[in-house]
Amino acid sequence: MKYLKIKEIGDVISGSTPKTEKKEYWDGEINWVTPKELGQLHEKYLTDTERKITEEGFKSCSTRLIPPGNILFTSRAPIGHLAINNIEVCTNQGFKSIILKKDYASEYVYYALKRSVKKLQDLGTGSTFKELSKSKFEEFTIPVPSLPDQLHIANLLSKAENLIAQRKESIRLLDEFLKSTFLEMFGDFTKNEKKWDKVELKYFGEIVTGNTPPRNNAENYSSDFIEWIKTDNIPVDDTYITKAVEFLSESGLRYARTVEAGALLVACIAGSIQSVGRAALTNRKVSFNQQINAIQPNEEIEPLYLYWLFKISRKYIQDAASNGMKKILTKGGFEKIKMIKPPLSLQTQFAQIVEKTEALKTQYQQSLQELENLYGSLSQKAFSGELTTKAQEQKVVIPIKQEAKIIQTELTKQQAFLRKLMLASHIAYELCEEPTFGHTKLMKLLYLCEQAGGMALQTNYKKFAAGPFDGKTLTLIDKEFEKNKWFTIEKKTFLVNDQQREATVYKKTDKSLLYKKYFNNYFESEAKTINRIIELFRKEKTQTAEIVATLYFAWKELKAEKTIISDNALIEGFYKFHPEKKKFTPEQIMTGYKYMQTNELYPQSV
DNA sequence: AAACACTGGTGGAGTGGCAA
DNA sequence: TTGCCACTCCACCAGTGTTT
Repeated sequence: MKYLKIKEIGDVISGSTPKTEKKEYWDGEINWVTPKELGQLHEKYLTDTERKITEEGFKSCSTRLIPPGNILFTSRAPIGHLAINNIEVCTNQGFKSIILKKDYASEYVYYALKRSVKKLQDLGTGSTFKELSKSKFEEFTIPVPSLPDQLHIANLLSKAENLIAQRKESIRLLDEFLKSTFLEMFGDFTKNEKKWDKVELKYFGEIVTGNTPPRNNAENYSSDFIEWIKTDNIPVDDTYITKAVEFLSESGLRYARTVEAGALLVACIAGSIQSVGRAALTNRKVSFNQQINAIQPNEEIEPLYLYWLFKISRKYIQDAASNGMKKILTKGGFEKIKMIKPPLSLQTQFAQIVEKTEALKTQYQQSLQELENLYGSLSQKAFSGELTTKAQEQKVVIPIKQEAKIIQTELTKQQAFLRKLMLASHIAYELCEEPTFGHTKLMKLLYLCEQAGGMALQTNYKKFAAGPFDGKTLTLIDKEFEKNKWFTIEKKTFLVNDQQREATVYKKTDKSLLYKKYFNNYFESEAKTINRIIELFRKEKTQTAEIVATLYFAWKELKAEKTIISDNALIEGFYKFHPEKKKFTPEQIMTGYKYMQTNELYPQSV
């Protein structure tokens, strides 16, 4: 591993801005980028620019074209935004871009610089604005291994980075989920389709406006007796207020207004209308300033419901604000805002969903934290030269794979199929010597394993006569079995009630066990569930598997519709599944139902 | 290339008038 | 006397363009 100066790996170039008052310089064909735009970029690559300049504009100033595949790095306002340009682009004067020599991979340099952003910021000079000079940037050194190792490191880091991005997306989706659950339960409240009571906010609880105890008496602020909340402490995304920066003393508290835990603090005076209506709950007693109105809910209001009500109707709340230089939601106006007030029991139900989702979110955030730590240590290793040999590569790859398991929803189709194939191999390997085992049982068990194991293998189960069935997958699985010689497949025909039926018989080969390694790798955490299901159905008739799988499907549908699970609802769902299902009696279905209950094999709650 | 200047946004807090 | 309201000023900061 060598250490090279930036100027040794490429040419550092600056940019410039064509005169903005000259119209003929703007709206041309040449991409032109500013630091602000790079800051808003949420990925590694720049693929377009907001502003374009003309050929004339380009010639009028000293900006230069950077060919695709190089590094854009901002040297001021602020220092440290970076990207790889996928397009030909020029920049304003806030950049020190690098046009790389051929032995250096842009992706690698990207990650190396990203890791050094803090150091580079510290190299900045100037009083009004920190700015990184060209010479300092050129002299800055980064570790540089051989080109293959550069690519290898960039590849690893980008994998880790993708996992982080996916995890963040999952967290965002949880919020989406809550939003849609709210709308589903309470409807679009501006239309009030569900005809709830719609009452003024003052009937939701006590409305309290905050204040600032006299500043000229230092004693009011002389000790940390109680937190004094400002609008800064009301986060955009979190449910609860953050820790206050300023505190009031006991004497300060005498002049102040307070609320208890469970109150909603709402920003009512703000610099811009966007901030008006921002709200968060308290989980402790606090005081707060006059920019904030609080609602201390009465016994008919669930705080979490109130929080989401505000979150969803932000725009409606903002409309109630006055139109002065500052947008103000006055106490009087605030109290008069009309909001829907559904029965407490429904609010509580919603609050429970919120709590569960939040718990999941906490888990996700922890996993995100772990991924970020992983990225940190990976990047630390990469740039200290520990990742350049094959041996160490494996050490690092393993944790990524384990983490990847958490994010099964993001499997590609091909990955999903591969997993399914391994699962099918395992089931077939275990059961192929049983006389009852064939196509139908394989499919039913695949279905049940996928469901009970909570795997998202993207199988497209449809309602077929014999239960949940995905014919395409089954054909593909058979094909792979034969191609790899993992199993031989024979068709046997026989007569049932004068009807010709076909049965599929799988037979092991000496290559059958080859699947095992993959299976163990993919289903480490689900293996227990899978084997339990296999043993459960080993000696059962295909018919039992069929009934259970169909019931499972119907059960899941009922849950999705939020219908209460009852004997009748299940039987009805079962028959609705397919006309052929009439061949089973309600007694048989109920036996299946009992079987599922005793064996704890049914859709679990969200 | 570096320093400087301008624009515009944002949040915090004080003030005076008014009404209960 | 107290609380409310509308407004104003202040401090600070990010971002950008121009001048030295």
